[in-house]
Amino acid sequence: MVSRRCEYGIRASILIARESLKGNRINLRLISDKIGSPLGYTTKILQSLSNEGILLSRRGPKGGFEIAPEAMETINFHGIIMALDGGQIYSSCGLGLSECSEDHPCPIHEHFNLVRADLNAMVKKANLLQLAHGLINGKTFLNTSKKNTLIKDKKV
Amino acid sequence: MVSRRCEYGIRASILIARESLKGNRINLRLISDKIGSPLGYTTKILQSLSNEGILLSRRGPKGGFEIAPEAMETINFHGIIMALDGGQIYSSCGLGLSECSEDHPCPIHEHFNLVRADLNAMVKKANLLQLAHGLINGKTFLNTSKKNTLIKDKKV
DNA sequence: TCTATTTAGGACAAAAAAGTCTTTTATTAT
DNA sequence: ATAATAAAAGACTTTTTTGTCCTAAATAGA
Ligand code: SF4
Ligand code: SF4
Repeated sequence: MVSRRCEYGIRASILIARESLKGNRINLRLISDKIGSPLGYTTKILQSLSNEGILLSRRGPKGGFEIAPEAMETINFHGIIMALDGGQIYSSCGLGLSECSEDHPCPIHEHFNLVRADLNAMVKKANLLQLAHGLINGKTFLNTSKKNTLIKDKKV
Repeated sequence: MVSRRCEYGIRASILIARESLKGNRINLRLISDKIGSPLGYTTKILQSLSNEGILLSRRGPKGGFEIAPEAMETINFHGIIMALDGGQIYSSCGLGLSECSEDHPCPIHEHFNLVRADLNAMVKKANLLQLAHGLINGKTFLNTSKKNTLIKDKKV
Protein backbone atom coordinates (compact mmCIF):
# COMPACT_ATOMS: atom_id res chain seq x y z
CA MET A 1 0.00 0.00 0.00
CA VAL A 2 2.86 2.35 0.81
CA SER A 3 6.59 1.88 0.19
CA ARG A 4 8.86 0.58 2.90
CA ARG A 5 10.47 3.98 2.92
CA CYS A 6 7.14 5.39 3.88
CA GLU A 7 6.50 2.72 6.47
CA TYR A 8 9.70 3.63 8.24
CA GLY A 9 8.86 7.29 7.95
CA ILE A 10 5.49 6.80 9.58
CA ARG A 11 6.84 4.71 12.41
CA ALA A 12 9.68 7.14 13.02
CA SER A 13 7.34 10.11 13.05
CA ILE A 14 5.08 8.55 15.63
CA LEU A 15 8.04 7.72 17.81
CA ILE A 16 9.56 11.18 17.52
CA ALA A 17 6.19 12.74 18.30
CA ARG A 18 5.88 10.70 21.45
CA GLU A 19 9.32 11.70 22.64
CA SER A 20 8.69 15.32 21.79
CA LEU A 21 5.57 15.31 23.95
CA LYS A 22 7.75 14.08 26.78
CA GLY A 23 10.17 16.91 26.07
CA ASN A 24 12.91 14.75 24.60
CA ARG A 25 14.84 14.98 21.41
CA ILE A 26 15.67 11.57 19.97
CA ASN A 27 18.59 10.66 17.75
CA LEU A 28 18.96 8.57 14.64
CA ARG A 29 20.54 5.56 16.33
CA LEU A 30 17.75 5.25 18.84
CA ILE A 31 15.08 5.74 16.23
CA SER A 32 16.36 3.11 13.85
CA ASP A 33 16.79 0.81 16.78
CA LYS A 34 13.29 1.31 18.12
CA ILE A 35 11.48 1.04 14.84
CA GLY A 36 13.68 -1.72 13.45
CA SER A 37 14.86 0.07 10.33
CA PRO A 38 18.34 0.18 8.82
CA LEU A 39 20.25 3.11 10.23
CA GLY A 40 21.77 4.36 7.01
CA TYR A 41 18.49 4.21 5.22
CA THR A 42 16.59 5.86 8.02
CA THR A 43 18.88 8.84 7.93
CA LYS A 44 17.71 9.71 4.44
CA ILE A 45 14.10 9.26 5.22
CA LEU A 46 14.39 11.58 8.18
CA GLN A 47 16.29 14.05 6.04
CA SER A 48 13.42 14.09 3.58
CA LEU A 49 10.92 14.65 6.35
CA SER A 50 13.06 17.46 7.74
CA ASN A 51 13.30 19.10 4.36
CA GLU A 52 9.54 18.99 4.05
CA GLY A 53 9.23 20.69 7.40
CA ILE A 54 7.61 17.73 9.10
CA LEU A 55 10.49 17.19 11.49
CA LEU A 56 12.99 19.50 13.14
CA SER A 57 16.57 18.32 13.28
CA ARG A 58 19.48 19.51 15.33
CA ARG A 59 23.11 18.49 14.78
CA GLY A 60 25.83 17.93 17.31
CA PRO A 61 25.80 16.59 20.85
CA LYS A 62 22.33 16.53 22.37
CA GLY A 63 21.09 16.78 18.82
CA GLY A 64 18.51 14.62 17.16
CA PHE A 65 14.97 14.92 15.85
CA GLU A 66 11.86 16.45 17.27
CA ILE A 67 8.43 17.70 16.29
CA ALA A 68 6.90 20.89 17.57
CA PRO A 69 3.93 19.83 19.72
CA GLU A 70 1.78 22.60 18.27
CA ALA A 71 2.35 21.16 14.77
CA MET A 72 1.37 17.63 15.68
CA GLU A 73 -2.29 18.05 15.07
CA THR A 74 -1.56 19.30 11.57
CA ILE A 75 0.79 16.51 10.59
CA ASN A 76 -1.09 13.46 9.40
CA PHE A 77 -0.34 10.32 7.43
CA HIS A 78 -1.28 12.08 4.26
CA GLY A 79 1.53 14.59 4.71
CA ILE A 80 4.09 11.92 5.48
CA ILE A 81 3.05 9.81 2.51
CA MET A 82 3.18 12.80 0.20
CA ALA A 83 6.63 13.72 1.45
CA LEU A 84 8.08 10.25 0.99
CA ASP A 85 6.16 8.53 -1.79
CA GLY A 86 4.77 11.54 -3.63
CA GLY A 87 1.12 11.59 -4.60
CA GLN A 88 1.14 8.40 -6.69
CA ILE A 89 -1.07 6.57 -4.25
CA TYR A 90 -3.72 9.14 -4.88
CA SER A 91 -3.22 9.87 -8.56
CA SER A 92 -2.94 6.27 -9.69
CA CYS A 93 -5.61 3.68 -9.32
CA GLY A 94 -4.73 1.15 -6.69
CA LEU A 95 -5.63 -1.58 -9.09
CA GLY A 96 -3.67 -0.17 -11.98
CA LEU A 97 -6.53 0.13 -14.35
CA SER A 98 -5.04 3.05 -16.24
CA GLU A 99 -7.31 6.01 -16.23
CA CYS A 100 -9.66 7.54 -13.75
CA SER A 101 -12.56 9.62 -14.83
CA GLU A 102 -16.11 9.75 -13.65
CA ASP A 103 -17.63 9.57 -17.12
CA HIS A 104 -15.25 6.89 -18.41
CA PRO A 105 -14.86 4.69 -15.38
CA CYS A 106 -13.22 1.31 -15.59
CA PRO A 107 -15.30 -1.72 -14.60
CA ILE A 108 -14.64 -1.60 -10.91
CA HIS A 109 -14.67 2.11 -10.40
CA GLU A 110 -17.66 2.20 -8.11
CA HIS A 111 -16.33 -0.46 -5.81
CA PHE A 112 -12.93 1.09 -5.71
CA ASN A 113 -14.21 4.54 -4.92
CA LEU A 114 -15.47 3.29 -1.59
CA VAL A 115 -12.07 1.97 -0.63
CA ARG A 116 -10.37 5.09 -1.81
CA ALA A 117 -12.73 7.30 0.18
CA ASP A 118 -12.00 5.34 3.34
CA LEU A 119 -8.30 5.46 2.73
CA ASN A 120 -8.36 9.19 2.17
CA ALA A 121 -10.38 9.72 5.31
CA MET A 122 -8.00 7.60 7.32
CA VAL A 123 -4.72 9.17 6.25
CA LYS A 124 -6.09 12.62 6.94
CA LYS A 125 -7.70 11.73 10.23
CA ALA A 126 -4.63 10.06 11.67
CA ASN A 127 -2.61 12.95 13.08
CA LEU A 128 0.54 12.69 15.11
CA LEU A 129 -0.82 14.21 18.28
CA GLN A 130 -3.54 11.61 18.51
CA LEU A 131 -1.18 8.76 17.63
CA ALA A 132 1.53 9.84 20.03
CA HIS A 133 -1.03 10.19 22.82
CA GLY A 134 -2.29 6.74 22.09
CA LEU A 135 1.18 5.44 22.70
CA ILE A 136 1.66 7.38 25.90
CA ASN A 137 -1.67 6.30 27.35
CA GLY A 138 -0.73 2.71 26.73
CA LYS A 139 -3.94 2.12 24.87
CA THR A 140 -2.08 1.45 21.66
CA PHE A 141 1.35 0.11 20.78
CA LEU A 142 4.01 0.93 18.30
CA ASN A 143 5.30 -2.48 17.57
CA THR A 144 8.99 -2.38 16.89
CA SER A 145 9.82 -5.83 15.66
CA LYS A 146 12.85 -5.73 13.40
CA LYS A 147 12.25 -5.75 9.69
CA ASN A 148 8.73 -7.08 9.86
CA THR A 149 9.98 -10.47 10.93
CA LEU A 150 6.65 -11.54 12.23
CA ILE A 151 4.89 -10.85 9.00
CA LYS A 152 7.52 -12.55 6.90
CA ASP A 153 7.57 -15.58 9.12
CA LYS A 154 3.91 -16.08 8.48
CA LYS A 155 4.68 -16.81 4.87
CA VAL A 156 7.17 -19.57 5.66
CA MET B 1 -1.66 -1.16 -3.71
CA VAL B 2 -0.93 -4.14 -5.93
CA SER B 3 2.17 -4.87 -8.03
CA ARG B 4 2.32 -3.99 -11.68
CA ARG B 5 2.37 -7.68 -12.41
CA CYS B 6 -0.97 -7.91 -10.71
CA GLU B 7 -2.32 -4.87 -12.48
CA TYR B 8 -1.59 -6.45 -15.83
CA GLY B 9 -3.08 -9.70 -14.65
CA ILE B 10 -6.31 -8.05 -13.62
CA ARG B 11 -6.67 -6.10 -16.83
CA ALA B 12 -5.88 -9.16 -18.92
CA SER B 13 -8.38 -11.28 -17.03
CA ILE B 14 -11.19 -8.82 -17.58
CA LEU B 15 -10.39 -8.62 -21.26
CA ILE B 16 -10.20 -12.38 -21.67
CA ALA B 17 -13.46 -12.78 -19.80
CA ARG B 18 -15.17 -10.35 -22.11
CA GLU B 19 -13.93 -12.15 -25.19
CA SER B 20 -14.89 -15.52 -23.76
CA LEU B 21 -18.44 -14.32 -23.22
CA LYS B 22 -18.50 -13.43 -26.88
CA GLY B 23 -17.24 -16.90 -27.68
CA ASN B 24 -13.75 -15.83 -28.72
CA ARG B 25 -10.36 -17.02 -27.66
CA ILE B 26 -7.81 -14.20 -27.53
CA ASN B 27 -4.07 -14.49 -27.98
CA LEU B 28 -1.12 -13.00 -26.20
CA ARG B 29 -0.27 -10.42 -28.82
CA LEU B 30 -3.75 -8.97 -28.80
CA ILE B 31 -3.95 -9.00 -25.05
CA SER B 32 -0.69 -7.18 -24.47
CA ASP B 33 -1.68 -4.75 -27.17
CA LYS B 34 -5.10 -4.04 -25.72
CA ILE B 35 -4.04 -3.66 -22.13
CA GLY B 36 -0.78 -1.89 -22.91
CA SER B 37 1.57 -4.33 -21.22
CA PRO B 38 4.92 -5.66 -22.45
CA LEU B 39 4.37 -8.81 -24.44
CA GLY B 40 7.18 -10.88 -22.97
CA TYR B 41 6.19 -10.00 -19.47
CA THR B 42 2.54 -10.61 -20.05
CA THR B 43 3.23 -14.14 -21.21
CA LYS B 44 4.53 -15.07 -17.80
CA ILE B 45 1.70 -13.47 -15.95
CA LEU B 46 -0.80 -15.38 -18.05
CA GLN B 47 1.18 -18.55 -17.49
CA SER B 48 0.89 -18.05 -13.76
CA LEU B 49 -2.82 -17.48 -14.02
CA SER B 50 -3.14 -20.60 -16.16
CA ASN B 51 -1.22 -22.66 -13.67
CA GLU B 52 -3.52 -21.48 -10.93
CA GLY B 53 -6.48 -22.57 -12.98
CA ILE B 54 -7.83 -19.08 -13.48
CA LEU B 55 -7.32 -19.11 -17.23
CA LEU B 56 -7.43 -21.82 -19.86
CA SER B 57 -4.74 -21.71 -22.51
CA ARG B 58 -4.50 -23.42 -25.86
CA ARG B 59 -1.39 -23.58 -28.03
CA GLY B 60 -1.06 -23.49 -31.76
CA PRO B 61 -3.06 -21.78 -34.48
CA LYS B 62 -6.41 -20.49 -33.25
CA GLY B 63 -4.96 -20.86 -29.80
CA GLY B 64 -4.94 -18.28 -27.06
CA PHE B 65 -6.55 -17.71 -23.69
CA GLU B 66 -10.06 -18.08 -22.45
CA ILE B 67 -12.10 -18.39 -19.28
CA ALA B 68 -14.94 -20.79 -18.83
CA PRO B 69 -18.10 -18.66 -18.52
CA GLU B 70 -19.41 -20.83 -15.71
CA ALA B 71 -16.24 -20.08 -13.71
CA MET B 72 -16.44 -16.34 -14.09
CA GLU B 73 -18.65 -15.75 -11.11
CA THR B 74 -16.17 -17.59 -8.93
CA ILE B 75 -13.09 -15.74 -10.10
CA ASN B 76 -12.66 -12.46 -8.31
CA PHE B 77 -9.90 -9.94 -7.72
CA HIS B 78 -8.94 -11.72 -4.57
CA GLY B 79 -8.08 -14.86 -6.51
CA ILE B 80 -6.05 -12.99 -9.09
CA ILE B 81 -4.14 -11.05 -6.47
CA MET B 82 -3.40 -14.22 -4.52
CA ALA B 83 -2.17 -15.96 -7.65
CA LEU B 84 0.17 -13.15 -8.67
CA ASP B 85 1.24 -11.31 -5.55
CA GLY B 86 0.62 -13.97 -2.93
CA GLY B 87 -1.21 -13.05 0.25
CA GLN B 88 1.16 -10.29 1.39
CA ILE B 89 -1.43 -7.59 0.87
CA TYR B 90 -3.59 -9.31 3.41
CA SER B 91 -1.02 -10.58 5.87
CA SER B 92 0.98 -7.39 6.11
CA CYS B 93 -0.32 -4.08 7.33
CA GLY B 94 -0.72 -1.64 4.50
CA LEU B 95 1.06 0.94 6.56
CA GLY B 96 3.90 -1.31 7.57
CA LEU B 97 3.46 -1.01 11.26
CA SER B 98 4.88 -4.41 12.02
CA GLU B 99 2.48 -6.51 13.93
CA CYS B 100 -1.23 -7.01 13.85
CA SER B 101 -3.11 -8.24 16.83
CA GLU B 102 -6.38 -7.20 18.35
CA ASP B 103 -5.03 -6.94 21.87
CA HIS B 104 -1.77 -5.23 20.90
CA PRO B 105 -2.87 -2.95 18.13
CA CYS B 106 -0.60 -0.26 16.77
CA PRO B 107 -1.79 3.33 17.07
CA ILE B 108 -3.84 3.45 13.93
CA HIS B 109 -5.29 0.00 14.03
CA GLU B 110 -8.90 1.05 14.35
CA HIS B 111 -8.74 3.45 11.46
CA PHE B 112 -6.96 0.99 9.30
CA ASN B 113 -9.37 -1.81 9.97
CA LEU B 114 -12.09 0.12 8.22
CA VAL B 115 -10.03 0.47 5.10
CA ARG B 116 -9.01 -3.13 5.19
CA ALA B 117 -12.57 -4.32 5.57
CA ASP B 118 -13.65 -2.32 2.55
CA LEU B 119 -10.76 -3.56 0.51
CA ASN B 120 -11.50 -7.14 1.39
CA ALA B 121 -15.12 -6.69 0.51
CA MET B 122 -14.25 -5.14 -2.81
CA VAL B 123 -11.75 -7.71 -4.05
CA LYS B 124 -14.16 -10.49 -3.23
CA LYS B 125 -17.20 -8.80 -4.65
CA ALA B 126 -15.59 -7.93 -7.96
CA ASN B 127 -16.00 -11.07 -10.03
CA LEU B 128 -15.14 -11.49 -13.67
CA LEU B 129 -18.66 -12.12 -14.91
CA GLN B 130 -19.85 -8.84 -13.53
CA LEU B 131 -16.84 -6.96 -14.79
CA ALA B 132 -16.94 -8.45 -18.25
CA HIS B 133 -20.64 -7.69 -18.51
CA GLY B 134 -19.97 -4.14 -17.52
CA LEU B 135 -17.64 -3.85 -20.46
CA ILE B 136 -20.04 -5.41 -22.90
CA ASN B 137 -22.95 -3.25 -21.85
CA GLY B 138 -20.83 -0.19 -22.42
CA LYS B 139 -21.59 1.06 -18.94
CA THR B 140 -17.97 0.77 -17.93
CA PHE B 141 -14.65 0.92 -19.76
CA LEU B 142 -11.42 -0.96 -19.63
CA ASN B 143 -9.02 1.81 -20.35
CA THR B 144 -6.09 0.55 -22.32
CA SER B 145 -3.66 3.42 -22.33
CA LYS B 146 -0.13 2.14 -22.73
CA LYS B 147 2.02 1.86 -19.64
CA ASN B 148 -0.05 4.18 -17.52
CA THR B 149 1.14 7.16 -19.50
CA LEU B 150 -1.65 9.34 -18.31
CA ILE B 151 -0.86 8.79 -14.70
CA LYS B 152 2.85 9.32 -15.12
CA ASP B 153 2.36 12.49 -17.10
CA LYS B 154 0.47 14.00 -14.20
CA LYS B 155 3.64 13.96 -12.16
CA VAL B 156 5.65 15.92 -14.73
C1' DT C 1 3.62 -35.33 -42.86
C1' DC C 2 5.01 -30.58 -43.02
C1' DT C 3 4.51 -25.80 -41.91
C1' DA C 4 2.78 -21.97 -39.59
C1' DT C 5 1.06 -20.43 -35.34
C1' DT C 6 0.78 -19.95 -30.63
C1' DT C 7 1.78 -20.92 -25.62
C1' DA C 8 5.62 -22.70 -22.19
C1' DG C 9 9.79 -22.07 -20.11
C1' DG C 10 14.09 -20.45 -18.96
C1' DA C 11 18.20 -17.40 -19.28
C1' DC C 12 19.40 -12.91 -19.30
C1' DA C 13 19.20 -7.51 -18.87
C1' DA C 14 17.54 -3.13 -17.22
C1' DA C 15 15.36 -0.31 -13.90
C1' DA C 16 13.79 0.73 -9.42
C1' DA C 17 13.87 0.23 -4.54
C1' DA C 18 16.27 -0.73 -0.51
C1' DG C 19 20.30 -0.67 2.01
C1' DT C 20 25.55 0.43 3.12
C1' DC C 21 29.45 3.26 3.71
C1' DT C 22 32.35 7.31 3.90
C1' DT C 23 33.09 12.20 4.19
C1' DT C 24 31.52 16.79 5.46
C1' DT C 25 29.23 20.21 8.35
C1' DA C 26 27.12 21.95 12.46
C1' DT C 27 26.80 22.05 17.52
C1' DT C 28 27.98 21.29 22.32
C1' DA C 29 30.96 20.94 26.13
C1' DT C 30 35.57 20.98 27.87
C1' DA D 1 40.52 26.26 20.37
C1' DT D 2 39.71 21.35 20.56
C1' DA D 3 37.39 17.10 20.84
C1' DA D 4 33.34 14.61 20.67
C1' DT D 5 28.78 14.06 18.90
C1' DA D 6 25.18 13.97 15.70
C1' DA D 7 22.86 15.15 11.27
C1' DA D 8 23.68 16.15 5.99
C1' DA D 9 25.08 14.62 1.77
C1' DG D 10 26.54 11.75 -1.70
C1' DA D 11 28.74 7.59 -3.81
C1' DC D 12 28.22 3.00 -4.00
C1' DT D 13 26.15 -2.00 -3.59
C1' DT D 14 22.56 -5.35 -3.20
C1' DT D 15 18.06 -7.01 -3.88
C1' DT D 16 13.70 -7.00 -6.04
C1' DT D 17 10.83 -6.03 -9.74
C1' DT D 18 10.10 -5.43 -14.32
C1' DG D 19 11.10 -6.36 -18.85
C1' DT D 20 13.57 -8.82 -23.08
C1' DC D 21 14.90 -12.60 -25.85
C1' DC D 22 15.54 -17.13 -27.49
C1' DT D 23 14.36 -22.05 -27.82
C1' DA D 24 11.07 -25.88 -27.11
C1' DA D 25 6.56 -28.04 -27.23
C1' DA D 26 1.86 -28.33 -28.78
C1' DT D 27 -1.78 -27.77 -32.20
C1' DA D 28 -4.33 -26.77 -36.47
C1' DG D 29 -4.66 -26.96 -41.20
C1' DA D 30 -2.83 -27.85 -45.91
S1 SF4 E 1 -11.97 4.40 -13.00
FE1 SF4 E 1 -11.84 3.84 -10.81
S2 SF4 E 1 -11.28 1.68 -10.75
FE2 SF4 E 1 -10.91 2.43 -12.83
S3 SF4 E 1 -8.75 3.02 -12.90
FE3 SF4 E 1 -9.89 4.83 -12.32
S4 SF4 E 1 -10.01 4.78 -10.06
FE4 SF4 E 1 -9.37 2.78 -10.74
S1 SF4 F 1 -2.42 -3.23 14.36
FE1 SF4 F 1 -3.63 -2.53 12.61
S2 SF4 F 1 -2.67 -0.65 11.92
FE2 SF4 F 1 -1.23 -1.68 13.31
S3 SF4 F 1 0.12 -2.87 12.00
FE3 SF4 F 1 -1.58 -4.20 12.54
S4 SF4 F 1 -3.14 -3.89 10.95
FE4 SF4 F 1 -1.67 -2.24 10.78
